[in-house]
Amino acid sequence: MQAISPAARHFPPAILALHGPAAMPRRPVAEPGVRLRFAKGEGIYAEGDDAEYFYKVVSGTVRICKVLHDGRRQIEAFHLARDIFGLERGATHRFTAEAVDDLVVLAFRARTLEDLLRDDPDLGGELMASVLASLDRARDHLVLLGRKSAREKIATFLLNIAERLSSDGSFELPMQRGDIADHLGLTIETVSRTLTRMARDGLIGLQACGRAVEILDRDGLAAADAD
Amino acid sequence: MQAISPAARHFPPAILALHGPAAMPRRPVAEPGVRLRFAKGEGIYAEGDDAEYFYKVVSGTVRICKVLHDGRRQIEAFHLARDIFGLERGATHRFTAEAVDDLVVLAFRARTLEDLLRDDPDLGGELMASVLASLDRARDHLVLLGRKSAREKIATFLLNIAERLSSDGSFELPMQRGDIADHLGLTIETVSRTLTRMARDGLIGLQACGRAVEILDRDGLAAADAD
DNA sequence: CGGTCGGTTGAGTATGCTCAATCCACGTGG
DNA sequence: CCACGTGGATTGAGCATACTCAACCGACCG
Repeated sequence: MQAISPAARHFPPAILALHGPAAMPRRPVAEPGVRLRFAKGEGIYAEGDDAEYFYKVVSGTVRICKVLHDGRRQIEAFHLARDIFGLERGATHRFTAEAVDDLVVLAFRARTLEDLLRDDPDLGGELMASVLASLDRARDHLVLLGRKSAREKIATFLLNIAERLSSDGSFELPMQRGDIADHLGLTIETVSRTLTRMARDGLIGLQACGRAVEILDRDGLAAADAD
Repeated sequence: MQAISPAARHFPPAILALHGPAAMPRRPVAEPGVRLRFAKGEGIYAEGDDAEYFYKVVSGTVRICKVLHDGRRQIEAFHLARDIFGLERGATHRFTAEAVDDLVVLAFRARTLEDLLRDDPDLGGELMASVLASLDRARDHLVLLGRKSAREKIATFLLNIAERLSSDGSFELPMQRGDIADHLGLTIETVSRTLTRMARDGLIGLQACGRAVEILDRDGLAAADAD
């Protein structure tokens, strides 16, 4: 149990015990992976940790983020059910992963990429597809961060989340305003103002606490988006 | 010669001829790939084109970009010598690739990822590493776009470029101000002002035409950067 | 020599940020 | 049951960073 130190304070004892090598499967996907449970706010791994494992979300939401020296934070991505995260090029994690709400994941031993690909070409294909999917998302998000207005950012975000976790246009936001702000390169206040204005404009419905969102005018939202 | 249409106007006839299937190698890296030459400003592929080939830069610079309906542009990345680009998850390119300056690349037939990985595990490893490298860059760039000030963005950019194409701290910027602006989520004017101010502050040296840059105070630049 | 392209510089402005107050839901304890 | 405290969200007022619009400069080229 070495080198989990930077994040260790975030892990409950039961999880730390599971991170021992003996508890991990040798062949990642052929065997089911180890099921781990995290409470809201707990860390899965921290920047600088050894990248011994990668993960697949069973249920719940993960945020992948980096914090600058002065506290500014950027959330690179949110991962929802079935997403794979935590696979790294180097030996350590370059970002931090935390549970946004109650979370269940499967953990797989990463070993070296070469080993992974050689042992299981199918797994290689799945991992490659998942990494390319992450890259596609990151690229789209670059466009959003670099060139979209606050209103366009929120419109894109809502349509994206709706697509990922709702069949109709109604869903519960798993994350709070600060998380949305740090994902979109905005402040909490701007996120709040923009959402309430969209509600006033009849684009969306907002429930009491602000977490439940209903898309009332999909075309209007798509028009408020840029591309 | 189907489906290169959207970008066809950018390609000189010689290149279009080379894009015919007969001219392409069947095994991407074992065989050397087809050498292609592009003049400054020419397109390698456009958003929506079939992703038949991926590429490795021999010399020169490529920009990967997307343009919104109203003309706003985001440059996702610059690729320099030895970088691999153009590998996609789906069947089509989701961004546009253009030559920033005179460019030489090797083109490889992409086929399906599964085929690639099965035929040549070593290649699979190389591609996976390259995709993960792209992802790492994209992630760092997300942090820059979402949370850094103009000065921090320029500082990060200069240090990054210096590391990639100069052993000492002296190099020639391959791209013009507009490209830098669209890469960093700024305007031309802000890029120009920030660079001249950095020169006044003694952090960098700027030559006449503004392309030649010399890093005079690496620590100062690193301090101007955020993380 | 005029024209174009890329870059720089200046003046004024707008978008989104900062700081601050308020609100609301919820949980806890008297 | 109600008072209180807390965390998250909303709203308002003022401000700053980076944008817009515009002029100007210098190099290059036909």
